[in-house]
Amino acid sequence: MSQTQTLYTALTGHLAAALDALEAAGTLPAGLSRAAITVEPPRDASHGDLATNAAMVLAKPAGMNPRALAEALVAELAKLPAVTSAEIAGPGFINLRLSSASWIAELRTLAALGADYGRSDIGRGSTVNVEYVSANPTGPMHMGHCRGAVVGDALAALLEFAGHRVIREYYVNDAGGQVDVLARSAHLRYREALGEAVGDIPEGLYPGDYLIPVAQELAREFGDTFAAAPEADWLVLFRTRAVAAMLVMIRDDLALLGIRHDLFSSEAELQAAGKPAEAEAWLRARDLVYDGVLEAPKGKVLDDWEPVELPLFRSTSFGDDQDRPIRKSDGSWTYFGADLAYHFQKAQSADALVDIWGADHAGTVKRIKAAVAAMTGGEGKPIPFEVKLVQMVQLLRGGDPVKMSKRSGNFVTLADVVREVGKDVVRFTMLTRKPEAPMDFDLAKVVEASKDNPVFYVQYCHARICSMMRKASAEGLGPDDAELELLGQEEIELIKLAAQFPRLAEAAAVAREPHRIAFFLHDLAAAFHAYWNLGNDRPEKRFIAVQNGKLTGARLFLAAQLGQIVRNGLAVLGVTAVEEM
RNA sequence: GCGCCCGUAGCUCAGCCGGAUAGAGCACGAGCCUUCUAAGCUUGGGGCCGCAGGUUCGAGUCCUGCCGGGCGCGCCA
Repeated sequence: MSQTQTLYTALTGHLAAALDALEAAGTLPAGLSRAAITVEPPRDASHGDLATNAAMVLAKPAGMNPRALAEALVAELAKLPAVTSAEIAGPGFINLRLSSASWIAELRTLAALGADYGRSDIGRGSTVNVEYVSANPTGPMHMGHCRGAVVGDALAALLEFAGHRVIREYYVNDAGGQVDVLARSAHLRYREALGEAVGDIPEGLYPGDYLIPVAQELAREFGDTFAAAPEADWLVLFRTRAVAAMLVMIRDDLALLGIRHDLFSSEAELQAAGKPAEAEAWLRARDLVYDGVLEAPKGKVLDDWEPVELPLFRSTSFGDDQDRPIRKSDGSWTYFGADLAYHFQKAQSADALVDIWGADHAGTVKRIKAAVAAMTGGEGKPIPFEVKLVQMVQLLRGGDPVKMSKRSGNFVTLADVVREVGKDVVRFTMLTRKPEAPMDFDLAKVVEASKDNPVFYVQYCHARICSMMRKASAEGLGPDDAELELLGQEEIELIKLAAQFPRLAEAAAVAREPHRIAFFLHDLAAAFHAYWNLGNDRPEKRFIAVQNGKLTGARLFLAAQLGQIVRNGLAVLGVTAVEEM
């Protein structure tokens, strides 16, 4: 255990032990919350390698002077072999400097852990259900779905990396009016396949060509049985077949991005199993659903709006602006009514829920959070549930917007984009911006091979390390950890940056922000490239220094470990670590 | 009218759920390139962190109210 413990984990433990010692000595009152204590590198590296705010955080609840507490803590921390200096600064920070030996030891830890460096158990095996994509099964995936797909998938991997069990789930909206429209659209294509001249696809039906194959299949199987039949005879059959075909397409599209869900949950099956009705009964029994009349919607004039009594969920009791109907006036379930039951079902098999939604659904976050709180908070604390909103992506080419029109079916499909620029470019680029900020995706810029392009920059870092290893190998050289003490200050600085990966991965998982991994990799690549460039003017700083085989071995060992971190980070992001470019 | 998100250097954006003198790239200025891959490198200037209050040892970060932009508002999905 201690041999494979990373430096930050060890120091966090040492700090806790130091605080324990102060408690035992009676210097510090026992039982104070340490939740706000951090150990992290200071922004300004001149302050030291690590800083902790422990004295400032604990001073007030302990009723102590921060500097007096800091002095006591410094006395404890200075005893640690890894700590070469511990100083009090500013309002009560404790700045620590660590020995070169401890950084070199961290490099060995990195090598020992390999692909597991950065992995943690902060999730303690608890299960998180991540629902993402959940695009309507009415056509192929388009770019509007792409960002949420990538963010959700990377988040799922990140949570696994942090020790959670993860269920990757896709909610199939196969019960609403949109799939009836799909069935009618398929029926039209079916008549077309039978030889009928159907002309232009009417307004209100899906115009895309992608329904032609499933319609042809129906024509082969059933002949003209349903050509003139009333809708009631074929609607369910056509809907079922068309939805199934759309899901095959969607899975293929997702596979292009390297995404595979564990579970596809069907809204229709949920309804057939009576889950929404169960939920309604449960909520009615607690007076959380009642029959009431909604006010007319604001800000928009609806000519067909009329007040009518509907079963309403008391979402206002949980912070929503309005109570929300769970069934329509014809008795069928609203999207929300089914979604409520669906989230209750998900909560049965997970310890926490995360939904990744497009920003256009932001208006429904409050009601679903209200519903989850109501349905899972019955016997104590509600299940942790977060909705991550992913903002729009504007598709550009060379700075000009790419025209898209849903109406004509002329949208840019995800498959088109992945085929044009590649999976790795799509995934990495989608993760180089925090998801709640809008993003431009320029088809021309994202494939540029220059340092302005973060995808290229990070992959080039890995490729450059691999290339160097091949070259060294050809000269009979290779990584060697026998004399890592030969590494100088510039190399130690690289280790310091690399050593932040584990705590950064933990923080990213806790915050549910996979993009932090992408930014870290970019920083690491920048540091590596900068170190590499030292060799341009100073040949003695080159990795392969023929005059000193032992030093070369140590530097190659360092480079190999940096490459390992890039691989680990890219693996979380689902991006290939290429070996040459 | 209401809700959510965003507002940080001329531009594109980071900023680790409150920490010390706010960072990176582009663009701009200066100097470098017959290479362990210059697909560049080094270096310099450039900021009332939208505005105004509040919370506290400490605010770009949290709260309130404005301003500006984006996305939404339904018995749709």
